[in-house]
Amino acid sequence: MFYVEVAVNVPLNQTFTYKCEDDVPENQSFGRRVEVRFGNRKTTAFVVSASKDIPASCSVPIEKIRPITKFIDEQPILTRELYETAQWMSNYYIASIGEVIFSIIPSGKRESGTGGFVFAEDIAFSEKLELSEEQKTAVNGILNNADGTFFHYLYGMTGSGKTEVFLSAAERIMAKEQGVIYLVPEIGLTPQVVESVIKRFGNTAAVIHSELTPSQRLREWKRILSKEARIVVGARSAVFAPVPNLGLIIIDEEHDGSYKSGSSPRYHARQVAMHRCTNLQIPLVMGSATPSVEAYHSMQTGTIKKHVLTKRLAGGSVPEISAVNLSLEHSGDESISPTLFKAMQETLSQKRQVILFLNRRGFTHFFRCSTCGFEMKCKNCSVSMTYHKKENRLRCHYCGYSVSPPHQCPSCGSLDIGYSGFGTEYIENEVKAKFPNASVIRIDTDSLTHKGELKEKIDAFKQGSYDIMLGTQMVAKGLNFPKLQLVGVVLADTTLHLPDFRASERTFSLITQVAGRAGRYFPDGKVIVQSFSPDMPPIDMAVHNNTDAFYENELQQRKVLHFPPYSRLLRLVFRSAVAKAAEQAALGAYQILAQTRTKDVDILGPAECPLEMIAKNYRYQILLRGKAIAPLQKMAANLIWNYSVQQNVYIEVDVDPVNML
DNA sequence: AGCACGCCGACT
DNA sequence: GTCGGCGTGCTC
Repeated sequence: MFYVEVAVNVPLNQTFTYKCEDDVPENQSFGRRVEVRFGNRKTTAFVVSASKDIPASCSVPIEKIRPITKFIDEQPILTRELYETAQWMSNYYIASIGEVIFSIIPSGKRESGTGGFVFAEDIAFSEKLELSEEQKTAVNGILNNADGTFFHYLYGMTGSGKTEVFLSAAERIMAKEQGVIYLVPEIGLTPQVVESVIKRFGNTAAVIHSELTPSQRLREWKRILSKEARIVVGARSAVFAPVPNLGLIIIDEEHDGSYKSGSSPRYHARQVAMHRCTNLQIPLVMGSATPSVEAYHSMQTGTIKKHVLTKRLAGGSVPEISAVNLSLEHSGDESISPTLFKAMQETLSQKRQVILFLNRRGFTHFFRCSTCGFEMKCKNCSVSMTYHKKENRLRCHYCGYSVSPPHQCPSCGSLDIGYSGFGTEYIENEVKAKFPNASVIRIDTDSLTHKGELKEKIDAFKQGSYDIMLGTQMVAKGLNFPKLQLVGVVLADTTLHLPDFRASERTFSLITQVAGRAGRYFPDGKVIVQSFSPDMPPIDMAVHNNTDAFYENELQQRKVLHFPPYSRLLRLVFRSAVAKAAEQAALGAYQILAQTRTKDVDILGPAECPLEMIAKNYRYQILLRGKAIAPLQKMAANLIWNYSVQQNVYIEVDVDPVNML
């Protein structure tokens, strides 16, 4: 008989002591899941330590220690290395150890027979491309850590051959019998990368999609543990892949916001990767044409070693990119300027394809009173509602609530009401009217009904079944369409006006990414960016490809305003269906924070969040800002683990927040 | 987070 | 007289 400490999926930052009376050896219990009676229910727990004696941390009398009901796994599914990472995450992101462990390990009870990835024997292995001198230098630089640098960045425009550098580096690591993790933003949208990894590494690859069921995930997890799969491709959560003898982590499109988790623990895959790589003393290589401002700054200070790819490889050229000033060219409620219209006509007459790209948020077709300025907002959330012509209803993009559009202003009674801004549906009608002979496909979250539809639509467009594609941000990632010639960004300045200090960065990276990709697969690609303020730095610099100038300018702004990377942030959100309760919880939290505040820490707020209500929840926030992150974490941890609020109030902790809305 | 215990209002 | 609201407290 021996005692074990187990982690349970509850928001309590502690482990619980149980006794094991099975004939399981004490040294073979770590990392295995067990079933335990916890309170009056039974639940799953992870064994995180075992010993003959009662652990000192156990504050309960011996007779209250219960036995483990049973072991679920024959073999451990949590490794020592990942447990250490989980402990680090628990401290860094201020989440309980149980929550962290349960969020990183697949929840499948038993593994399913059919895996997510099936290796087809008829598949042709890709030919290895001969690397350019620049690429060879980059591969060598990444793998040579003689100078003690483990963080690397492959910085170069789209089409400069980053993927091939990643694959070559991976291959060399695998040749040493080590494993690799290859992170991509959203697996469905980067089929090229997934395909090339599968072609190159065959069934030694594991692909973790978002569409895998929990049991399929568990199966992939075990394939990785058993070394059957040694290179793992996947989105954010793949950073936790339990690769034995891990030798390299790759983060493609490092700037992408999807690497930050939107729910607790709100981890950033880049941060987790940095931790694992430092621990294991192995290289981490990130890559993008538009690094996050933080990463760019780290390259300047030397924390991250920069490797530049300057040459566009065969088949790609810099697309012709130009801006249209809508203040001069805008007429009525039309969203397609004469310049864009003409370019579309030309492209279509050559039997080539067009993509019109729009931003969703704040740029949709919303109801507005021309007399008093009243805007129709969702009664559950605080966002403007979007008009959907097909169903003739106004719909909220956060919670899905809908109403039929009023005939007069609900506020002042005026009949002079209308819809301003242009959403995908609206543009679809305008395009159909202007190009009656062209076939149009629209891709946005609303128009997708079943799983896999996105891929089907993208494939259909690739095959040439459509002339024009209309889409939101989601189509910006995979623009490798051989017949594509023209990309139109319908209104570039919409993301710019969001109340978020990263608005400029996002706008810049969006335009640059779209432009870079457009020119990649066809030499005569053309990009037209429409904007009411084309002279604003992020738009102007993206259009003129002044990448470094943009970062210099942006860093200067951040420095003046004390925002990251010149400061660190920690955000606390207090939400409740009862406005007063949320506000009071925030005020109470402020009192505690003010008492525990250390010098060099600013407490901003409490204030309403920019989106003051989401899904019927009122939201207040407090921002902690300081030079270093540790003092902020200490204050927040003290608050989270000791401050009890009414049970209808929820506190969200976001360390290094990316989304400030 | 769950889940029970516990103490006050509207129903058979 | 009971069903059920959600405040408070605990989980080895």
